[in-house]
Amino acid sequence: MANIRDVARKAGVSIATVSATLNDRGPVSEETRRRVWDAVKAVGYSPNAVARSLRLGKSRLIGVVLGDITNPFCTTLVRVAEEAALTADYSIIVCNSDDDPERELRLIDQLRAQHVAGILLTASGRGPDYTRRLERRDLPPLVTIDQRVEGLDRDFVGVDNRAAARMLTEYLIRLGHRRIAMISGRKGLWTADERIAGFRETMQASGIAVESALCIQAAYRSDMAEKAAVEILTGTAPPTAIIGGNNVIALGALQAILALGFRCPDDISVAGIDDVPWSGLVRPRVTTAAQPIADITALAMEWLLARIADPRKESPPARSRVFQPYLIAGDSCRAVIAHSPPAPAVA
Amino acid sequence: MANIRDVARKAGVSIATVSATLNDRGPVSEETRRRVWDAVKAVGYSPNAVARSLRLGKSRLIGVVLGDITNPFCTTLVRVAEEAALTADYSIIVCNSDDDPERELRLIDQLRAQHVAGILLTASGRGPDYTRRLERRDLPPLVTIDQRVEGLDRDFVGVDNRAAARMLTEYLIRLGHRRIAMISGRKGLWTADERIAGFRETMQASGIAVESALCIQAAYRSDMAEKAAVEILTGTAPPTAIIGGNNVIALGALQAILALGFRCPDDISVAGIDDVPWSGLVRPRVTTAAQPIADITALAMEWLLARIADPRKESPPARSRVFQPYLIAGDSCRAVIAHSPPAPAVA
DNA sequence: ACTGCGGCCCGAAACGTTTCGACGAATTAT
DNA sequence: ATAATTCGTCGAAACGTTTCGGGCCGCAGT
Repeated sequence: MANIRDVARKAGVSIATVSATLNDRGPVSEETRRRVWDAVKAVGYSPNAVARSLRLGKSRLIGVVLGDITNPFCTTLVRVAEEAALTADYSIIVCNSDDDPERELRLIDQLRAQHVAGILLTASGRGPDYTRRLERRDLPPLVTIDQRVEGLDRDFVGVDNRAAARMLTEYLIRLGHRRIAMISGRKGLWTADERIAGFRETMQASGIAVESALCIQAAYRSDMAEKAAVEILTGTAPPTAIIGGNNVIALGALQAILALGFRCPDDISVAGIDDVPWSGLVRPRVTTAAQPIADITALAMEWLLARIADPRKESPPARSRVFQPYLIAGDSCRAVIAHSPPAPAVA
Repeated sequence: MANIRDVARKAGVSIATVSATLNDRGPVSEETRRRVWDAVKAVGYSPNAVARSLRLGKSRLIGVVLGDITNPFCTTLVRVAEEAALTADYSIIVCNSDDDPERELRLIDQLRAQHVAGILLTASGRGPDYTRRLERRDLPPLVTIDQRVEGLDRDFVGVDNRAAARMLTEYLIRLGHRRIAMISGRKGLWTADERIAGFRETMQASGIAVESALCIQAAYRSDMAEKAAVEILTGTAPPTAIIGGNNVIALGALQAILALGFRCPDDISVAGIDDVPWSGLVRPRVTTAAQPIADITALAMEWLLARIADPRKESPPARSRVFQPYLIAGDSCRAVIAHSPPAPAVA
């Protein structure tokens, strides 16, 4: 593969001059410039990014570490991130952490070894040890997205998860529901915990006791959710509504409901956080507290790129921006009169 | 960040010895080995992947170039590919080509500049010029997946797209449909063309003429599909069934049908290629010709990794493996008697 | 006419690895 | 006892860039 040296030889100049020409650095005469570019075309030169990275101590790669890339939330995140990266002339490396902090930290180490310019992270861990490992001074600029790490001195962009849960819980309570179940992600996952907290908060504020059997933290996975939902629904006192801590969970729960022969929303109402893919076609259309993923990702990338561009040491202190979720009412929730299951639908 | 030199100094040996120790190359005494490892821990050393890549002329990165990463087909592809890569100690770089050959070739160039070890590609182009640019000798091992390039001397793993289209077309014909429309991806996209061809073939074999107004090549995008479907449905002689060249298209068409106030399958039947995400919840459940994505991807990665591992020049000649699609019958297709729309459902 | 100064270009060092050839010491063969 | 061999280790070159300091030339200022 053609070298910068080959170009220099062909053009009859030094490699320093070639480099200067290619990077528009230093004074190079018009004549020389032309000769260099001709030589570049002639030998089919394209710069070796690896060598450049080594010299510069920086690559033009951005690492994106996600919990689960098959989750629609993550795919649009990736899409937007890649778009933003590309316009700034970066490429992105995508990694799956499976929401496992150990695996996640390993991946981050790998990315650091690759000398990525920055990292976008949905953090899956917590605790002082974990936090310390994300604050290492030898890590590239890193902004956390979606999953916050309390006490971590890094940028964060995400959504008000308690508000999202509160929104749905209030919505259901207003519809007359009292026995409301919630299935969320793994304990220790920030969004999962927050959403559960928002749920409990709201229930308590309304003077409704939360039964522990109806408040489950499993995982952001449809099979887990389905299992949990089946357990709940076949229990002694099934709920009249289920909140999914996640789009995947909501759909899993819905699947369980239908599989058990219940009807939704007639027998059981369902709501979820995060918008659902093809929401227009899933029947019933599930009511969700959606997040502005594109905005969130765009801002996170903006901050990340700014930190990357800034030569000074992490100049601005860690910022954080919390977007508000918004309710998308579907027809998966129905009003409940007293304790009798069937009731008229509600807009 | 700690150097190999730092380790050497700390351990009181040369850097050559450190390197030999870390890579289990050459004879190193047990004593020295221990000292080196201790030093590694002590200074917190982790090797610089960039420098290694430069020296070796190879990185441990695999590039994955996809048409549209938000397409569920692609996400599971990425998932499986990442899994396979990781167990072989590689990471993957994901790029979106938007099914644009120019952009795709640019991305491939970037990946080459990054010295990726190999490339997994859903090829979006065709023609001698395009083919030549994918056959450049200075490209890393490359296997094409899903989208084939006719005449390209590279490995390919995918599915029999004509068979997929044939399968659905025959299915609909057997249900009594005669006026069948098909909406597929962009002209020039291999899968799109093949699927259209399979459709035409089958129609002709059954002695049914294909109206050009009912055979549209738009793009693998839901909005495009929806528009095309609306056009077809509001035309002078709407079809009784629509085949989507893609899961996304099928869902887009379905959305259009419902939006126009038609019912599916009562008024219009729908079928699509590729499995649909959350297929269990989309109502009606759309009948699809699905592909074994995981198997396809796993094989493609196996071949790619084999080529990467093989030091000889592209040793085995280009192989190609075509999987068979399989029908998943939903309830989005209904039998048609003569030309009267409503008819009894069919299992 | 000599100094000073810009403009243009170049040589060489450095980034952090891997690897080849060589070298001293210890062991074995002659 | 000496030569040959092996073992453990090391120095140095190389991968392809970027960049710093300096050199050469011609032109303006004194």
